Amino acid sequence: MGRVSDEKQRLMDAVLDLIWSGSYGSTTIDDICEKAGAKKGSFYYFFDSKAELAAEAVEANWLNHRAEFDGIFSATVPPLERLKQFCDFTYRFQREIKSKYGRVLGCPQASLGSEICTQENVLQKKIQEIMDQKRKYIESTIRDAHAAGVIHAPDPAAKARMIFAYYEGLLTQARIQNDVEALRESASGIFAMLGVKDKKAVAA
Amino acid sequence: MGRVSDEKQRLMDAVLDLIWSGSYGSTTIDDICEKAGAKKGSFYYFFDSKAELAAEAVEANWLNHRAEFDGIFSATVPPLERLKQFCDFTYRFQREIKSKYGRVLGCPQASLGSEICTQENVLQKKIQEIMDQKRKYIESTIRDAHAAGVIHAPDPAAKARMIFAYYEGLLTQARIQNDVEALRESASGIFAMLGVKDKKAVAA
DNA sequence: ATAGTAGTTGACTGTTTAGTCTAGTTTTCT
DNA sequence: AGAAAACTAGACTAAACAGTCAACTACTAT
Repeated sequence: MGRVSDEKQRLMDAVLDLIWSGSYGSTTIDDICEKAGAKKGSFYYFFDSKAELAAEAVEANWLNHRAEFDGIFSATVPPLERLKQFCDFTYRFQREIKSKYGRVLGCPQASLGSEICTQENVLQKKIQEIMDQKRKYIESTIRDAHAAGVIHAPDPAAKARMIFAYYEGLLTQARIQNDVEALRESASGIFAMLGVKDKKAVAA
Repeated sequence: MGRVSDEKQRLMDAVLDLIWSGSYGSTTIDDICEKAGAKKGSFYYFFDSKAELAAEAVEANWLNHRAEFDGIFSATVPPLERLKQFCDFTYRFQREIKSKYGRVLGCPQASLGSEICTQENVLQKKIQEIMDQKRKYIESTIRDAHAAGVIHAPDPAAKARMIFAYYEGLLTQARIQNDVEALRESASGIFAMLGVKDKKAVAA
């Protein structure tokens, strides 16, 4: 009972947008409220602090994106093609962001995580969890590829860490340089790390 | 003429330390002054803003570190061994940082760059310059390795971008997870990207 | 229809912050 | 020694900021 509203959701949308297009530190509670069209009182009705809002927002956002990942990494798709699709998706997504915001914004978890990891413990834990999950998509793909005999990867977890670091590193470079083209090379880099020879076969 | 002091240098040291162990946004001018043992008046005597101080500090710090890089990437060392040494150095360095600060802090340029790139234009330009220079060390090493016939890399610039993204990505992961061990795999990842087979030969 | 619950408002407080300004001090050069 | 340059001190202002509160409004379940 009682009235209902979408103000909580609007606050969560606003904080993500501001952090991603700027930074955590440059985002004030007043900014968030203004962007969400909410008043301070509402903010503190729903959340105790900026960190708590950010943690909830990051979590909710990830749950939304996970559906997309599940599609890309579907077990019905040949493993190496999953990786290719993942790279293509990332490129298209960042391109879209750039045309919308005028900037390449990279990976929200990585920029936020790197910024706050020494200061906001709860938020940092949440981000680490999400990144672990992201990495798992890659890990299971590699395991499948190894099982299918298309690559040699006796330690899928290690290979996944490697590829994930490369993938995130590319996104960070893309953000800093505001250049989406750096992302076009991602698939070929990943395949080089996996020791894939016949790259044309994957694209087909 | 007039008196001399090291307060400018102390301010530059302080700002780097605070940004690296925390973040740009969480570092206030008061914090910087306190850490440097300086007063506000001195700060504004030397610098116009936090961004300007940070830009000068980042630049000066890089000039210091460059000597170390020049040694590691000396043309007298076989190319693949340079890369190995580079990885080893990074691991040792981050280990030392962790024992000093209790945290892995990763790459100062990457975290700062990712945080401020949409907001502080001058600082962002400076960081991009430094990262370009870092990448050049790798690029020329790859060119040498290709010329020596130890790897096949007809496009050294592209390969360098790839390796640099991976290297920076690993450092970011290490910072977020506060885990230096992730960095132990860096050399093997780089060699995988370069298609090096006989990795034992490099280590020797 | 109404009572109770969920959500909203905006003015208010106190603190932190950036940035200024003037009067000082220390050094170097001649 | 004395002038001028280079630097330091710290009190001050104004703005930005986080966080509080009591009164108010809208909804919903019974």
